[in-house]
Amino acid sequence: MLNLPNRPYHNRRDLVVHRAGGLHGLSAQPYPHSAHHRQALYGPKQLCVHVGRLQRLFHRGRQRCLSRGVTPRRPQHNPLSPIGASTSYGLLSAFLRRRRGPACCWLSCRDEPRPRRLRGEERGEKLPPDVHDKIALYTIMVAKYGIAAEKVNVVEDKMRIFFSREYAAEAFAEAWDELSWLWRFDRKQELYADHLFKKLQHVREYVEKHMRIEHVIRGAKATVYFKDVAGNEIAHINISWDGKSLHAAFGGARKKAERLVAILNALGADVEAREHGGTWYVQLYTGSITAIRCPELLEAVSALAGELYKSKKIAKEQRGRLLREIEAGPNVVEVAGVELNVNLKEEEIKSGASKRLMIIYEPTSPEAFDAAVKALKEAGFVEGVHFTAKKPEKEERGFISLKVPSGLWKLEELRRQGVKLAERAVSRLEEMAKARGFYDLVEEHLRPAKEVETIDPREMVAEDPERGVKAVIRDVKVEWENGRPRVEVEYEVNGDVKSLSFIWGVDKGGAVRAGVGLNNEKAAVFSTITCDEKLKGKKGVATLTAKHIFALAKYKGVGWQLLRWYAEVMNM
DNA sequence: AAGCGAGTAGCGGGTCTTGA
DNA sequence: TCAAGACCCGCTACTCGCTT
Repeated sequence: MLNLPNRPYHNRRDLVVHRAGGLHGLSAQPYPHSAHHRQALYGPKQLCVHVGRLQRLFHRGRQRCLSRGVTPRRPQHNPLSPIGASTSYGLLSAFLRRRRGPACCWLSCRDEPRPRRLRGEERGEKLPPDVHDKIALYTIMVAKYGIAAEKVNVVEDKMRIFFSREYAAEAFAEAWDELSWLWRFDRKQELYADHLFKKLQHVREYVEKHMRIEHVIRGAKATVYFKDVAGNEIAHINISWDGKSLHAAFGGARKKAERLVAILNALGADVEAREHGGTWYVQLYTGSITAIRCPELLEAVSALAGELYKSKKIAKEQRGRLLREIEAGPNVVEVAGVELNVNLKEEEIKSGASKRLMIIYEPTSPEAFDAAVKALKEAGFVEGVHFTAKKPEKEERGFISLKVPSGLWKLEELRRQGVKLAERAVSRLEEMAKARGFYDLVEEHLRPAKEVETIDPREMVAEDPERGVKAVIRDVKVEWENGRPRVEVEYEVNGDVKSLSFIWGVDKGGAVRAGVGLNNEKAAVFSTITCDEKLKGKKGVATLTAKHIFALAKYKGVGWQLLRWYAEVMNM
């Protein structure tokens, strides 16, 4: 049981939590004070916690404890911690029922773990789903660390959690290191191992399960309704064919438009409500519609496509393209929070057609550009090696493009290291490529990285029966000389252990190459480890090029080093 | 404001040659 | 025996205009 001092209101400190779009804002970075800077750091829809203020608060709390000779101690049992799923649902339902506005909900911290709402229950207006799960998250968060939240206040899109000042300072002073470490770690690994995050997931599921999505087709228009469990309409949107593409639109009161936006965004869209002549509009085009990976909605779209075809509004190919688009989903790969578009470029060249990948993001504002570059760099990508970027300036447009293939290799390398974001990005890319029919291309670019360090070269046998050579590979190693890799191959012939080595370099044209002197024996060894039959039986100097690097990269112990070096020097 | 696809300069991979 | 220059031409990175 927790005894809270009954403090007057002016002693409380509020923690301002801005409307959230993710968990990213909760790192220990200083809180940017200008709204402009804040947007640049977190993006317009991301979560932003008043961290600087929080830190000062903790610091003061810690100082105060120390000056009093009190060691801050871990809070003892708190009836709200760990908060149960039912409690968060209870909280949610209290919030769901409460009116938007300055009315507030009180959380009981004394006698019972259940929240008790004091006001605003019966007014019947609902919060957008993307707001109440964040409230639940923060309630859970403060409860987990034993800090009693006295009041939660939601006004428009700003949420505030009120704490008892001293109590919060003391408790957070102790928990801060762990908390910030945890968040930084989670952000890197995307491991939401902490039960806090699991609960958030539960809350999301709860929201998803309790929203019904239905559609009605009227002529060449489909209306999608979002309903609650009781069947009351929460929001709707009309989808129509504007002659060229699908167009989903809603126009009406601001609150309705905002609620629709909240629902669509919770379903994975990225839309905003805009005002035009007093009416608020929500508009989406084909790409954004199919980006919402919600089966009921996509079903409505494909039903509409069928209807349009029947009434001869669209041709057969158009319907096919539309259905494929629905099937394939968005062409966006998220790498370290940066959404990159993947496009296929086909072109005619002398020797036939060529297909290639373009993975590019074109931010318009310099701030969005900086934030994206920073995120990529933090994830381990090197500018100039794995991605190229140009900052947008005045008239000039900027871009960030993931290099093919070196950027993809880096992604694969991170994936092998078990970095979750890379794992997801690679599988998303493959999934998308399969759905859009260019998997062969993606596979081709990823193959060198996927094959890296998969083969143990030891005990491989190099044979050239024509010239009577038989050698057994003992080891393949890489040594560095002035930043250049020297590959050493140890092999055994008739019981003698011999070795040969060659150094890789870059010529003026920018190509990688290595020269190696051969005799029958060495040629056999080389043609085996590089899988290049042409080298067999060759005498004199053989020039090794990029394809030989890829062959060598398959061997354990040398692969990543060689591939990394190759990617670096290839992109000077 | 961002996405998409087409156009294009020039970089870099491959190969042959030359130099030490 | 190893390293590096020369040169060709396909392909990539970047640009641009139009679309969403």
